[in-house]
Amino acid sequence: MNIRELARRSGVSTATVSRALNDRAEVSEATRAKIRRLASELGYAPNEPARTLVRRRSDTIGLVWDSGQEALGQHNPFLLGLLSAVRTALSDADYHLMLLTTPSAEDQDGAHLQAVQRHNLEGVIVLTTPPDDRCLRVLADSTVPCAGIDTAFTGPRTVRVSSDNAAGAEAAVQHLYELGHRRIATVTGPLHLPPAAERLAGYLRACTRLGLSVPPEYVTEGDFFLASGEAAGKRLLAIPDRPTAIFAAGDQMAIGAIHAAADAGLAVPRDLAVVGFDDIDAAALVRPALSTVAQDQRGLGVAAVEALRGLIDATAVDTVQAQPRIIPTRLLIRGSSRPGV
Amino acid sequence: MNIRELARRSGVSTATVSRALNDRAEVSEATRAKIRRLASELGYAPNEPARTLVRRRSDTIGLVWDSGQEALGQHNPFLLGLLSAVRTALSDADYHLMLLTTPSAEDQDGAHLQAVQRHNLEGVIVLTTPPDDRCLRVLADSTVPCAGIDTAFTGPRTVRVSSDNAAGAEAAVQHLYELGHRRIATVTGPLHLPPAAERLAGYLRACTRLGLSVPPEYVTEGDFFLASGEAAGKRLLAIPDRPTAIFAAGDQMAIGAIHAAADAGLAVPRDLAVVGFDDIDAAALVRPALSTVAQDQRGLGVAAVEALRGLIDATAVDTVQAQPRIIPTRLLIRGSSRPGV
DNA sequence: CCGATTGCCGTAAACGTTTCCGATCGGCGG
DNA sequence: CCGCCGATCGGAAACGTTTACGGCAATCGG
Repeated sequence: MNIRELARRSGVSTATVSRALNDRAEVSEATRAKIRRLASELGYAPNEPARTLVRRRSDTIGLVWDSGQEALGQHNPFLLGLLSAVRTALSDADYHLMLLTTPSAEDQDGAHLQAVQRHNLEGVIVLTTPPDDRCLRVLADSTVPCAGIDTAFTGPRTVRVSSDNAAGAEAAVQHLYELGHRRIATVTGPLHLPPAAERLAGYLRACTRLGLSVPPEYVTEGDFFLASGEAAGKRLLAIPDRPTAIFAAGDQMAIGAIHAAADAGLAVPRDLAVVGFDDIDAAALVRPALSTVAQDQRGLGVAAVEALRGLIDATAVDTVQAQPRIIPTRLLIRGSSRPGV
Repeated sequence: MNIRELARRSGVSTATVSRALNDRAEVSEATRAKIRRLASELGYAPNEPARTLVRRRSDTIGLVWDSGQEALGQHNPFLLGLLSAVRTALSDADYHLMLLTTPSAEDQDGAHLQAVQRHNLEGVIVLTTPPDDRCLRVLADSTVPCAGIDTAFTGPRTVRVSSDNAAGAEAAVQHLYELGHRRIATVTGPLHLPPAAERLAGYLRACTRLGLSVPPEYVTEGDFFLASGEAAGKRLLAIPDRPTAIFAAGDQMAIGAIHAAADAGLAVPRDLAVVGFDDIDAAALVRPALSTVAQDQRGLGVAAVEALRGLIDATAVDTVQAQPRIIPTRLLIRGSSRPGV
C-alpha cells in the first residue's frame, strides 16, 4: 500500500494525497477528509525513508550514551530515567530516535559523524559521557547540533544541559547546618569531572556563607563508587576533631560512608548525618534511607530536546555559543540525615 | 557528497561505485581499491534512506520497552544492562537500532506496527513488558518478527527469550539447604506474570526434591517492590514455626525482608538467611550484601538478536512456533545468606 | 581461426515520496 | 463581456541508491 495506490483509490493524484496528509492548505476540506478516511481504512502509512530522501530531513535524532566502557558507575543508576525522559520528550516533539553505538575498534573515530550523515540525523543527544571520547570529539567539532546532558564538551553547535550541581550541594550543606551540624565534611568525585568540581564548589560556597571552617582534611576525594566512599568515611572519622556530618557527591559514596560509620560503631544519623547526590534506586532501599540531592531527570530530558531544537532551527547566522541550561535539583530528606524518620 | 560525485571523481559509473563499496564480485580489485580510497578521502557515506528505499530493507530493528507506565519496578534496575547488551549485540550483527515509543493516547493501538512499516523495520525486540499491552498485541499478532526478553506474548512470528527462572530459584533453595536450612519460605511476585510463576515453580520443585515440607503460609505473594517484601517478611516471621531462610523472587522484596528481620531484632544471616533474584545495583550496596540469582543480561541480549535473526531469515514456510530460548542464571553468594562474608 | 564464455563495466529503470510549475474553473469587479 | 484572481488539483521532476540488462573486450577450447 503506497501513495500511488491510495491516490488511485481516492480518484486523485499522488500530489493531492501528499498534500492532504501533510496538512497543506491547497486542498479542499472534502477531499482531505475522504483521503484521510481511506488512508486509515487501508492502513496506509507513508514510507519514511522515501520522505527523508526527498525532504532531506529525517525527523530523527541520534542518541549516544556510555561511550564504550561501561564503567563510570556514577551515572549508570539514573541513566535509565534519563533515557526514558529523553525518549518521551522527543516523541512529544514528533522526533524519531535512533540509538548510536560507539565502535570498539580504534580506527573508528568519526563513526558517530558518519552515522549522522548516513541517516540524515538532525541532531544528537549525548548522555553523561566523559569528555575524552575521540568519537565524540569528532562529532562535537562538526556542525551537527549536539545536546549533552551532564557532560562537558564544546563545539560549534553544542549545548550543555546539566543539573545545578553547585546549588544542589549548597542546599545539602544548608540542610545539615539547619539540623545543627557545624563540622561538615565532604567526599568529592574525581575533580577533573565537571559535575564533581561543581558540587565541591557548592559545598565550599555554602560553608563560607554559613561561616563554617573547612579544615583541609575535611575535603577528601573519591571515585563515585562504593568502596571509595567507605574509605573516605574511614579517613574522615579518624580525624581527631571528627565531622558530625558528611556530604558525599554521589550516592554510592554516601552509602559507603554510612558503612564506615557502622564499622566505627557510630549510629546514623544520630552520631553522623550523611547526605548524598543523585537519588539512585538504592538510596531508598538502604537503611537508614539516604537523604540525597535528586536530579530532575524529566526536566533534564525536556531541556535537552528543547535546546537541541533551538540549535536545529537556528539559522547559521546566530551561532553565538548556546547558553548552557541548568536544571534545578531537589533535596530529598530521609533517615540518614534527619533523626526520627 | 553523493555517489554520483564520487563516481565522477573516480572516473567510473555509479553502478561500479555501488558494487565496489558493497563488496560485489563483478568489480576488479584495482578499481575497487581506488574507489575505496577516494571514498574515505572524501568522507563519503552512503545515504541509508535511499538504500532502504530501493533495497526495501533497512537493516534496522525496533526496540520497545516499558510500555507506557513506568511502574513495574521489578525490571527497571537491570533494564539498562539489557538495553546495553541488546545494543551491542545488534551493532555486532550490523543492525541499526530505533527506539519505539508507546503512545499515551488510547486510540493509538497499532502505533508500533505503523512505525515498523513506516521505517521498514525488519523486526522488533521487546524488553520486559507486561503481556496486556494492546499496542504490543497488535504487533505480536502481525507477521513482524518479534523477540521478547523476559516477557510473555505469542504470535505468528514471535520468540521468547528469558532467564531460566525455575532453575535459578531451585539453585537458590539448594544453596540455602546446603547451608543447613530446612525451613525455607518464599515471597513471590504477582503470579500472573510468567517470571514470578516460574520462580515459584522452581522453589516448589527444589523443596520436594530435597524433601522439605512447605506449609502453605510459607508461600506469600508480593508485588516485586520493597514495601511488599517488608510486609511479607513481617508475616513470615510471625509464624510460630518461623522460617530460618527466605527466598524472595525479587531483590527489592528480599531487601524488604531483611528490613523486617531487623525490625524483629533478628540478625541476617545468623537468624535469617535471605536470597533474592535479579542482582539489581542495590544488591551489592546494602548491608549485609544481598545473595541473589543474577540474570545474564549480555546472554539475554545476544540470544534475543540471534533468535530475531532466525525469524527474519526464516522462509515463510518453516513457521513452526519458534522455540523459546532459556538463558541460565548465576547464583551470587553474598553476606545475606552465608555467615562470615 | 571461430564461437562461446568470462570478467568488467555502463545505461537506465526502479524505489515512494514531496514539491515546483502549470492548468483549469468559478467568481468577481469593471 | 473581459481579464484577473484565488482555490484546487495534476504532471513530472527530483532525492540517492541498487540492480537488471546489455555491451565490449579478452580468453579459451577445439
